[in-house]
Amino acid sequence: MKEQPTQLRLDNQLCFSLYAASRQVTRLYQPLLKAHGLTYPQYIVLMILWQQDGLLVGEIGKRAQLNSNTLTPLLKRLAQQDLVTRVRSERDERQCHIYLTDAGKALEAACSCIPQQMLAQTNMPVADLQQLKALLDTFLSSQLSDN
Amino acid sequence: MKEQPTQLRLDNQLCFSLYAASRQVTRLYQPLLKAHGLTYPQYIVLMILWQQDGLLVGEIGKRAQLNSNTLTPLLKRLAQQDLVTRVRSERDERQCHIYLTDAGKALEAACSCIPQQMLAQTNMPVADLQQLKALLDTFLSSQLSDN
DNA sequence: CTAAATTATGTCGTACGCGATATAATCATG
DNA sequence: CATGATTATATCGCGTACGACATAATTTAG
Repeated sequence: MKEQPTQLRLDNQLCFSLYAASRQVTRLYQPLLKAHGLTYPQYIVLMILWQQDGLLVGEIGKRAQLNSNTLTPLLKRLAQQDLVTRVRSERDERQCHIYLTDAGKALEAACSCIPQQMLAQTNMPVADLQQLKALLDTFLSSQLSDN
Repeated sequence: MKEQPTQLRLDNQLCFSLYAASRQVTRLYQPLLKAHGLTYPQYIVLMILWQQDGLLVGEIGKRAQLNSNTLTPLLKRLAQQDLVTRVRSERDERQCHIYLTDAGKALEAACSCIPQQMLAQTNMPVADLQQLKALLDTFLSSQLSDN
């Protein structure tokens, strides 16, 4: 152990807590999602499509905050599992609509208990969880980014 | 758009905010760390070693919450960059101590301004950031996990 | 003492993330 | 109406994450 600038200590860093918490959540989801053959990012994309079907790849990307370099392979894997179909737009051949298949639609009901199951894995009061989410959303929109 | 259980809506999910915020932070770190040839997980490992040098792979793993399947290749890349050396323990040949090289030690000073630079990229009050970290740490320790 | 259990690290396979770049379609402008 | 700019998606490369398994060293029990 040594004297050291306080700010470089890992246990003082918000960013590390964020990084650790995010991975822990993904690990907690994993057994619940594996039962349906899904990963967490795949589940996110499906939640987006359950809310609005037939979106373009780019629209899904905006909502999930993922680009085509991540989404294209992910969507192909969902298509391989017959959960979605990829349909080129007729107006604009560059665009690609993503539609849920019947199996993809049916998965929504099967996944409806997952939020409850996740919630059951913490003993933190719901009010605190809501405040945490509110702070995270403020943090997300407080970034002074260039683009 | 359709009627839907509120809990399956992405914009209502703490877990997604966490996932998005974590990735955004990593993206914000990237240009700062790239200047030193580092990724964010590599920077985490170095911060751990700056605090205490010569740790075992497993000790680093406990602090970073990463296993050997992630750490071993990462440490090899740090060794390739001459930032750390890997030394087998003489008492127990299974163990592997990780020591900073002079270059690895020198990086600490070079990185000392990074926390400030990260902080400068948000306009969120410091008190809110502290509260966010406190809630995240509570969340992290509130998981009723099996292991 | 020795075989079985445990432990520390490493390897493998799959799926992200994301910067950089490619490709092809559409748009804009002269 | 041609051609350069823009846009949507895809591909490539590298570095994580992480479950499952491998390997080798140490410990534990009988």
